[in-house]
Amino acid sequence: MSLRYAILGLLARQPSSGYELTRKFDSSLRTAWHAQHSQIYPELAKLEAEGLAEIIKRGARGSKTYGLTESGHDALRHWLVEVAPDRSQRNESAVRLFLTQLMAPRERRLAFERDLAYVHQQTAELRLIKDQLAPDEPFAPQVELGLRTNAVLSAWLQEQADAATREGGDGPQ
Amino acid sequence: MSLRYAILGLLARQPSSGYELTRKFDSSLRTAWHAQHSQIYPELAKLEAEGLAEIIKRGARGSKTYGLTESGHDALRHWLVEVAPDRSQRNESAVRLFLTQLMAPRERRLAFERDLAYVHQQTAELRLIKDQLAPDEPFAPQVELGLRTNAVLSAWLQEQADAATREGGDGPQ
DNA sequence: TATTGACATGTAGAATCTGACATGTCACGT
DNA sequence: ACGTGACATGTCAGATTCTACATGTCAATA
Repeated sequence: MSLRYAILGLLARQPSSGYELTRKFDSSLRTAWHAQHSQIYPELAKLEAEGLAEIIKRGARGSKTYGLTESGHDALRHWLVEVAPDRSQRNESAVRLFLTQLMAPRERRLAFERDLAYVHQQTAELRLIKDQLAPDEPFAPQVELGLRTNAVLSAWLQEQADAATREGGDGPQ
Repeated sequence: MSLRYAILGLLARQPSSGYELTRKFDSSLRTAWHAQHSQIYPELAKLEAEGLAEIIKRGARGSKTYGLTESGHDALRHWLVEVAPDRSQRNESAVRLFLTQLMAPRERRLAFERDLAYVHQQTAELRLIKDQLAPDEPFAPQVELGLRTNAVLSAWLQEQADAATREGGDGPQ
């Protein structure tokens, strides 16, 4: 049921259309939850049918902006406060890190470097977001957490890439 | 297809029964991928039918220990080296962190403290694993990464809990 | 010897998610 | 006037995953 509450949460922060939600799942929420538009539109329809969300504006090109109803806010608050978190995760990159030792040193080094490039790019995006943050932005701590986590990951990946090089996956490129 | 490769990877590290795999998904792999036994047994049967895994031992209580075949190793190596990683994640706890600002300071503080307790417990488990690690254990760096990530998370959660307390979620308990 | 709990494997139906298909609007540049 | 690309919403078949049901073994202990 996380998709439902992720959507309710985004709508609580800012009324949005399905299209806008899709982009948010792809940007700000990308490290937390993944969803395609083909999942988002039906869920919005269900949320509306159940009285948790409502269309508050119809714009150009048939766009529909949804906001939370009273009971939508209640449902979200209840989930956040009363429901025990599900700690299980699905993270393919983590599975790969777990299995890297099964690769030969050379392939391992390339895998670490590929991840390193990804983390660097993510870090750059986060820095951009951080610099553009309004001073009162309540979202600032989350950006900071992302940056700190990326710093740790980046250092670790670099160490592992170096170790793989020493082990025989040597040479530039 | 990550489940398939997670299983192939675990079997490459160590031939196992479905029951043992289930426990590994619940312990060492818990921060990377989640799967129930009801998913694992059918997948093992498929793997065997496709010639990627084979039963290498039948033990007590009808247990079947699977190992990888030649083509199982090939399939895993191909996936690790050639297939582009899927970076999308599903992590309910991260969704909750993203939405904590929607809670009142008091509830927010409690949520942070609940997470803090969980991270502390995870850290204790990792430390235990680290202390029991054989000196040549190739899995040591992954344990180290877990510890470093947990340290960052722990510090951040403590800061946020303190901030929530200052904002009005005060008082012990 | 009866019970309990960990060990061990499986299936079925429902819910969730993916990838592809389908349709149409609107602004901008050529 | 035409094409292109971003905007915008939807559906559907097939794959993946979850919850619950179902069955049986074996060791320890009361």
